[in-house]
Amino acid sequence: MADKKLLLIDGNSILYKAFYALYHSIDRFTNSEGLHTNAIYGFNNMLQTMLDKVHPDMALAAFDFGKVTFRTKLYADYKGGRHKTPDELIEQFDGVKKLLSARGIKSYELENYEADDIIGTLSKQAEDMGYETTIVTGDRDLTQLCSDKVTVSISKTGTSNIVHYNADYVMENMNITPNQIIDVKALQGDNSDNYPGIEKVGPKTALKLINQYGSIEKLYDNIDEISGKKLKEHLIEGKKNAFLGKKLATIKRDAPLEIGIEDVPYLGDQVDELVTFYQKMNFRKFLRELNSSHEVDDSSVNYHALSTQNVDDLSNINLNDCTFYLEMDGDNYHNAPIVGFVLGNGNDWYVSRDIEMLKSTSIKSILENSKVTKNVFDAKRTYVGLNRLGIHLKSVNFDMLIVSYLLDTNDNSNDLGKIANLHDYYDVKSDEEVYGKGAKRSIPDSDDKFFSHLVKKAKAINDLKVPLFDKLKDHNQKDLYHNVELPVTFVLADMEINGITVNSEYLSNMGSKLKERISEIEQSIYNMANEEFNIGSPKQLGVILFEKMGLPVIKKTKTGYSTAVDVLEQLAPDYPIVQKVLDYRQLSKILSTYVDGILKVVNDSDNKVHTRYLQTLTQTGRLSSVDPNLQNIPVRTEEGRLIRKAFVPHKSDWQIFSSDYSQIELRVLASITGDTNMQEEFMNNDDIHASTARRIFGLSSNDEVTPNIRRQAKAVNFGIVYGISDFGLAKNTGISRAKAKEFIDKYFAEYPGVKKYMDDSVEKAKANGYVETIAHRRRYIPEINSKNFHQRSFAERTAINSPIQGSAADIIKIAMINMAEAIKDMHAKMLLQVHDELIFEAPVDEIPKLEKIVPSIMDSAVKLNVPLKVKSHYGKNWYDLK
DNA sequence: GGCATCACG
DNA sequence: ACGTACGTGATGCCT
Repeated sequence: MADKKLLLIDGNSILYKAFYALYHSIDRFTNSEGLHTNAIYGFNNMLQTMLDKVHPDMALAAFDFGKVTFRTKLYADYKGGRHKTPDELIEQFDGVKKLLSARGIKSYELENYEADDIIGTLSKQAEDMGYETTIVTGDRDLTQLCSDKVTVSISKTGTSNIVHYNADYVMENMNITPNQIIDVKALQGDNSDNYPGIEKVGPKTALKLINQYGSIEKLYDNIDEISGKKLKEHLIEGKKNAFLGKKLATIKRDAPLEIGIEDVPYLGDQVDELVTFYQKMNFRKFLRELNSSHEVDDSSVNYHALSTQNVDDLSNINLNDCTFYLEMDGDNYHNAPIVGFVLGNGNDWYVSRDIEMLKSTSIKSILENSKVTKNVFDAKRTYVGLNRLGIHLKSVNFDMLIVSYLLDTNDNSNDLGKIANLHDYYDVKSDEEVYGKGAKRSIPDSDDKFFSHLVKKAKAINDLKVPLFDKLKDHNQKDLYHNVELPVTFVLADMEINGITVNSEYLSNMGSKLKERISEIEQSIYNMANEEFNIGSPKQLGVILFEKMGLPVIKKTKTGYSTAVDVLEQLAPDYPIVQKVLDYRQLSKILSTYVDGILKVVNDSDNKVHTRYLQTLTQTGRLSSVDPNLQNIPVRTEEGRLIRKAFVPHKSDWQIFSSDYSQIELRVLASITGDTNMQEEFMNNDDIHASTARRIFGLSSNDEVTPNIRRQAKAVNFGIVYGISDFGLAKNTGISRAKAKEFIDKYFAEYPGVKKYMDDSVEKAKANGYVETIAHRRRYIPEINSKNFHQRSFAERTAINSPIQGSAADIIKIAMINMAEAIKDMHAKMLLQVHDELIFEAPVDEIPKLEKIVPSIMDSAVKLNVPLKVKSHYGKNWYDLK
């Protein structure tokens, strides 16, 4: 039989670690009574990790009793000079003991002793009794307790990074036995415990000496042998300190405990107690986990496995409003295998793996019936999936994914089970739990397991429909949902399905040419550096440039020298190799991301790419685009822009047509701030950046606005939208910080409405916890009240920027819905959306009509207090737009 | 899987 | 005094 297992927790140490690991978000961890909970939260994460790893039979958490211990009697300054424990942490000690109790683990402390000594004593007992012991702590000193039966797990940073020490590990890494760690520490002293050790002896010398002599006793027996004169003097002078250090560093293994191993069985979670505790602490994540791990009802649910025999039964049940869920094995619904589905009305659920069943008249007619409303999770995925089977989903009412996203953009998981949990619905697991993750993911062979999961998903959709719709109403978001997000999801689906044609041959040619040029540049870099290295590795490049070649270091990153563009551009004029590196970077980016990257995802059967627009991801309401990302195709440099020639209409004589909003975010700003000066400028169709330049530079209407000052004013306008700071503006434009501040002050004086809007936005966020767009899209900003300057500043900028960026996103989504309707009888197709731009393909003879209707639909999508302006271009591909 | 870099609005 | 522009995705390196 395997040895029994004991888990010993260094309570104080772990709580400290957890407190500082989550210190950055301390303000997000408070319960309803206003007590901080970050350390308890982190502690519980750590505890869970250890429980999962160890599966103990016995467990104990040891705590320090107080400041006075036998060590302070030996040495009054022991642990002197430490900072006072923060109040925010002190208030969490009681809580963590309650947590431990609820998790079935006893806490223990002993007068005159530290937690270490309790752990030392129990681990000794355990060793004698043949237990396998794991000690979890943040304090390296405990490694002295290692043996082949005792592992010491030390948490490094955060609450998840843990290193496990055993006797072998210590021997391998330090070439000493765990016991000798005490002697090393006695020589080197301990700053945090505040005892000195030997002068001028640090970790290296201490380790060397103990390696050589085995212990401080033997060292002093042979003190005459010491070669270094100074070292010898210091050792002799510090002899008393060394032996005192040894006493202090030695963890007791015979403390007079009132308890023994047999008294500390690990009882496991006391579920009721734990639920109450988590609720009190407001730990929603742990509540959810508890619910799924203790789920009693893991059994199957009632359902009908569909077959040709019972498919006609569907006509006997009431399906005026039904729930439908289509399962695929993979994220990319354009090609992922469709592996099952479930259809039902809340009482009866019909489920199957057989996709052919979907095409049967009884089911197809339901899905395509516009009088039968459907409730789904991710309508776009469902619509595209069914479209692949020739089924045209109609009349979706409730899309759980979108509604959940609108309620809180932070809840942007794409997993039904996880989202259901967020809304306090627990009777459904996440796909990861049922199917596994990564390479291990697989759809279960067991029908019952698979069908039960599908039915539980459908039930979750069904059961959450009313509560989520209610919340939507509370948020005043019904209009946003029914008239914007839900309709636009089908517009996006059609765009994705249509796809955009790619000239692969052109891309391949471009690729070969790029490869040649890149290898030429590579060679000349190697020549200049006099060696070959990986130019793509910032680390290796940094060594070559800043160490070997001695270039001045301008900026550093967390991990080493920065080699980012702005740094390299400063160096390029003086060092030819740097320009070569910049060229290399630019061309390899184009090659790997755009040439090879796009070619990889071109569909063989239609020579098109079918992106997926993620509708429930961004915090602002914008879309994002993946597989491939068609919203960041190069345009700013000519080299990169050539990529656009590869995007062509699907028929050779058609055209690409594009319309984009001019300065939509500034127009939104002018409208929602109500600033009359800015509004007037837009109303007069002025050049806004020039007008801003006149104002902040104090020019009269006759003075010429030079390109240079216009550029600076443009930067200020951008900055305003982002929630400007003088530092940020200075950094971005290269002007001095003082000058930047001057500009900003002048800007606010000239556009007082903008200043007022900014202050109001921050106030609103503070008062409500969120800010809103013109269509009531909401973004919660909890960090707005943070005590941390950085977090709070970031939150304030977010409060300013989100309504602007988000309102612009609202506007173009509305335009897209109207646009799809307007062109539905034309041949033209809407292909892409790039935040402020819509791209179409159309036969030449439809271009004049598009030129008329696209701008007019876009500029009338939403009525602002200023006009919206739209510019159009067209040509034979995405590059040649005129 | 985190980090640095760089592509877009 | 703090240490900063807002929103994204893909790639290659490296632990």
